[in-house]
Amino acid sequence: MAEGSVEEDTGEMLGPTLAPVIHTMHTPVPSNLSSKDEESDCESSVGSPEPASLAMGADTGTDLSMTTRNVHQRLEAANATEQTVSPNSSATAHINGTMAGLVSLQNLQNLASLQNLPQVASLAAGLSNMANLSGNPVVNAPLNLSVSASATIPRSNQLSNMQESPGIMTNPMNSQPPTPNAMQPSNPLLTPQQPATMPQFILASGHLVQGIQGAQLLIPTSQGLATQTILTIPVNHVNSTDQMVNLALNNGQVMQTSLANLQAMAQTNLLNTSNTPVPPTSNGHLMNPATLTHLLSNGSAAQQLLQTLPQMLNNHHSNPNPPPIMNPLSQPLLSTTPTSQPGSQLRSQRGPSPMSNSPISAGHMTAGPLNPSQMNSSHYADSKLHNPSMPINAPADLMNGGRIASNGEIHVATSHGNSASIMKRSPSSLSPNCTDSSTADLLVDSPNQPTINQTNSNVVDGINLDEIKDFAKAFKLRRLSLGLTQTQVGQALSVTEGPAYSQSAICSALASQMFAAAQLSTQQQAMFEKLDITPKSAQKIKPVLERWMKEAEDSLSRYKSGQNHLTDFIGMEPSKKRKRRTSFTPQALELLNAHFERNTHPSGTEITGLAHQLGYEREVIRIWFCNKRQALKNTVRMMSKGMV
Amino acid sequence: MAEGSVEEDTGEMLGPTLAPVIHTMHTPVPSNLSSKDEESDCESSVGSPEPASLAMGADTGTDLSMTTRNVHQRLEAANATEQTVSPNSSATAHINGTMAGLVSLQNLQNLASLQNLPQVASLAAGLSNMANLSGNPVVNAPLNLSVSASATIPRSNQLSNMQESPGIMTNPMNSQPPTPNAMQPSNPLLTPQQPATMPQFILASGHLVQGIQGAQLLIPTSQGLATQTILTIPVNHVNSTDQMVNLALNNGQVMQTSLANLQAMAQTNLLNTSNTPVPPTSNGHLMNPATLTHLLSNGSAAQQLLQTLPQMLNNHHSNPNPPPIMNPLSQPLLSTTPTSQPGSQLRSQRGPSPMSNSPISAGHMTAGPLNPSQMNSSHYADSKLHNPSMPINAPADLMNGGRIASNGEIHVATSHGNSASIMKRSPSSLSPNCTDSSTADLLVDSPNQPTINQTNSNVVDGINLDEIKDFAKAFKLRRLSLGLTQTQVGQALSVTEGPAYSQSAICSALASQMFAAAQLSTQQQAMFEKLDITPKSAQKIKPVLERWMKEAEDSLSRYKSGQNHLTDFIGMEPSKKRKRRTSFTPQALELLNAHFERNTHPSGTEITGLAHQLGYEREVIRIWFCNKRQALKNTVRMMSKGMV
DNA sequence: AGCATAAATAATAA
DNA sequence: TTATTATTTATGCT
Repeated sequence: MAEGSVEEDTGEMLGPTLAPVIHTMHTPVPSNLSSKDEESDCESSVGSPEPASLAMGADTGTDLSMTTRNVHQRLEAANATEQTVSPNSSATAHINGTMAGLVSLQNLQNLASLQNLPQVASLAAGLSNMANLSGNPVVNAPLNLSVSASATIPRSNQLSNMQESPGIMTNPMNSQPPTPNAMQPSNPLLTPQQPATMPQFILASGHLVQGIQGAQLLIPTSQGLATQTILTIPVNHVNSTDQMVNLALNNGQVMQTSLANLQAMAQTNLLNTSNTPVPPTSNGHLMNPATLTHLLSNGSAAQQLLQTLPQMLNNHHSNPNPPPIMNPLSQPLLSTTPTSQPGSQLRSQRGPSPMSNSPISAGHMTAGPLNPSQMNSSHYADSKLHNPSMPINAPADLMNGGRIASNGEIHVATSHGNSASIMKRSPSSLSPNCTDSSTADLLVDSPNQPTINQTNSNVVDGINLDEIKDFAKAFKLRRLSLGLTQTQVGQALSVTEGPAYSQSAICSALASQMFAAAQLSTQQQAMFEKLDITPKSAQKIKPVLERWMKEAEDSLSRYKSGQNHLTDFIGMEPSKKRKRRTSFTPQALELLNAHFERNTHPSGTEITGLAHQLGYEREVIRIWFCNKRQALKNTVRMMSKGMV
Repeated sequence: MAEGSVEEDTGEMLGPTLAPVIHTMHTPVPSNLSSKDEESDCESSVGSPEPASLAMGADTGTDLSMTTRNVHQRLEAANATEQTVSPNSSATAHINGTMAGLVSLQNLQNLASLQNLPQVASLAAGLSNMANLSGNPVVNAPLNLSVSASATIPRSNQLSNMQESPGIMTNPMNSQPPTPNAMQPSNPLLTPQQPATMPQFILASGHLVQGIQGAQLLIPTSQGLATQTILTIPVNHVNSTDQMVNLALNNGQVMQTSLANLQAMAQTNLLNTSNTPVPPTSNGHLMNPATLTHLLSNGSAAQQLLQTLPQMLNNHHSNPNPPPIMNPLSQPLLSTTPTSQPGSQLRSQRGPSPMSNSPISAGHMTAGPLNPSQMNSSHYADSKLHNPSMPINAPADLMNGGRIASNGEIHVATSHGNSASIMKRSPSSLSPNCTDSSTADLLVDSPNQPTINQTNSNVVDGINLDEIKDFAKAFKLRRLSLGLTQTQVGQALSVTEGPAYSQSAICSALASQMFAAAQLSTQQQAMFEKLDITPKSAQKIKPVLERWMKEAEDSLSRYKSGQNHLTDFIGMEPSKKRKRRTSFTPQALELLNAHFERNTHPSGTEITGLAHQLGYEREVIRIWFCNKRQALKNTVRMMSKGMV
């Protein structure tokens, strides 16, 4: 992404300046939503709004589609200040988690697709609201998707997160008129502090927590391509323009309702589930990554997972160091930025040696991060992150620098010595206090800032590398456990945080670096120094990712605990799921094969031409060639090896 | 490739003139390699030359890659005169088939990748040598990639194909100093006769057989576009500059050795495999296409296939008409042109009706050669081709016209009545004597000669059509079995034979013709008449194609037998457009990462050094660093954000 | 029930 | 930032 570009600049610039604004946003009770309950979310609605800022990412634009995944965007902790964080947060988190779980995949996709569409953005916002709602007391009650058109029901504070009409951003807290551009691509950097961007609000939701998670609805927006955009629809009722949305049920059915209805529903749910403080224990926990992954991978596994999670979570609790682990999101917000350094150092100190131990293997690993074995090993990270015992939020703190010192995540990073041995680590290895480096003020850095050393010596001093490595690992594990794809995460982040988070970026940032770090071990510092990256930038990213991840996870867990399987409604599979397998006619295949023989790598123009000629979508044709090449390659490979 | 450019001109001009030269090349025992064993390649090198005429198609130039397909191109029977076809051919074919199968995909890819790197080319060459070696008696022995630097070992004649250092083209046979430009894009047409161009030598290898086939090396020549040219590298040892090449083992490891070593290895292998006449039955046979396809489709199936084939082959032998079937290539050369008519007519006579029966289906078939059903049906062709009963080689003969009448292959083409009903035909349907038309003298015809009728009435008189059709089918099947695309074949041929063999030429000549023929049935003549190809051209091309294919197959079989998976080495596609994505070996990555850790911004000198050391292009290395830095930056960025 | 392959994700070269 | 390559998943058919 354009790094510094707009986002960073604004972020940095605004950071301080905007802070006040943000405050405003947060503080106000949502006009539409009454922010009554708080507990679940303590995060209450974050006023995140500012569509523009939220839009950030602009759209990378591609959409994702697919599987079961939950993604929560939780950019920055930003301003928690005004809001009161309640202990209940755990419950909230719980709910959110659940919800998120349901929603995720599709949500992400939706988000991605939405990017370009303002409406989508709003939807996303709305969804996030719903998610937030889940955090409310009445959590346990299953959400009824049956829509009844109660536009707004401010039962709980959680409702504070409003769904905004596409064009309209309404932050319950924030009375400011929403900017229609929630999705704007141009606003890459949404610093939490920036008042205007939607993402921020969402972040703000940091404490809102439910934000995205609520029930995510997939709203297919067809944009350029035959894309289906999935949106998570926020519970809020909005001031808003009531829009019709399609809800994709997991059963494959699609419902259409207005946003208002959805919001109402969401609210209702919130009340049911959120109001009654869900036992924290059940909420915030993470499942064993391995398990999760497993479950997630299988569509049907979801159910099992949900049922299983609680236990798993409990078990995790019992794990050593549970309390220390903080919710990344909340933590940072709560307490603080500065603290991070110490933590980071801790890691870094450890990190180097472990890393160095298996540089080569690590390198190989990088190639195949997803290996089951690897995944499993990574769980430790997850467990750490989700430690239930942690106080969830510190809304007030969020308002500080505008950036939440994310934190929990730090855990992950922190806890492990060198993440290099992802597979190797055990949960017990977690470091109780993981105050990581992340503390640095997010807003502070500007793009292209000087060396890492400057900002945080620790970062440079190998510590960062380790952290990075650990973080990358943990992040990946968590991501996977949620069933999210890089693309989804990227899209989600782009929506909330701005366009900088592309699939590639995430991949390279996490995977590549991870490995690099592993390999570098001690020389890390040198690397960093040479790198263009400013420490601040690095610091900023991590918290964002962690926050986001945590939210997603919390949502999932909540959802689960709630037992309400919104799943059906929610996006688990949202709308589209997998594209229907195309069946090519013999004639079409004939032509395609002829082309393929002539040219295995047709140009875009050629592909388009073929698509048009044959009456298939361009993408279908493109993929056909991809697969054909792959098949040829495989064939050759086999031939060469085995035949005779 | 640049077609005409240097090569063509020379080619054509030289054609007649050079002929002697070529002979020379062929006849002489490879300086490096001793052309002792012959058996594997009875086909000896065919001298086919006249690139220009052959070229026909010019090059469409795109590449393809993909799946399982067998395509036999069997253009024209052209000249069988000089060469003696030995019955053994079947055995040879068998072997070839196997080898070919193994190599294809990867080969193609490798080639593609190699394009830019001279070294690669050399590797490819080395590989081809290796592959070639497999054809040798001691075939069964697994090839040891472990390189020992024996530069040249002329044990067997087969070795005649020298590996040439990238820049150097050395034909074993040909004492002439190799031209350094083996890879040169500009030398598209390398007529066999042309002394200077590598390709020609390679062709010359025709009788060398191993030449191209041995191991096919893809020599990526980047031309205008980011084209990768695939070259089959001849086994020969060369005068050559010894170059270092990286061998990618299937196990993922990469070896680096000099070409000389590779050659030596190849030779050794040849000796092992080739020297001891492998029982023809096991060697030359083809598997039932259906079976093959099946096996191929499944990666694991390969092994089974290998084991199964022998039996299959044997069974085929028992099939009716086994003996008659001749290797298309060798046949023409060997015995004769004229004879072809009868055979062809037989087929044609039958053919039409069968063809007409299912024109449409045939059409479909063409489109999806890979379809299992189709593949299955096609087996007849293979079985025919590989008739085990045939005497495998006529080493001595090879030296003759310089072209080996390869042999077994003819079977395929000839044996079947109309190949049109590929699916329908049963082995029994094979016609016993298939003397094809191919005999005509390759050198003779000039491009754009008038109708087929003119040159050879017989050719015209349906006979040729049948043959062509059969040949086309057989060739296609074989081509597909190797996983090669027409483009690839064209590129490979352009390198070895000169620029005349464009994908389109091949396509039109083979595939198109084939299909057309099938559909035309009776109207075949009309089709042919309409074709741009002159009978002579067709005749010329056919042998060339057969030779090439045989070599490729032999290489593959050898390779396979050797167990050495050259695959990795071989490249694949050409295309232009974007440069082909480079695939770094783990070793290379290790080294690169080590450097990166040390210095993220290596100097130009360092980059050059690394490139040289690793055998990649400098630019590739440079870019790697760019990407690596970017990845690191991204990582850091993300970390920073997400971190606590 | 298994296979062929379209669709989708992850990694990474260009 | 794009696009291509590798892998993986899972659908549609037989």
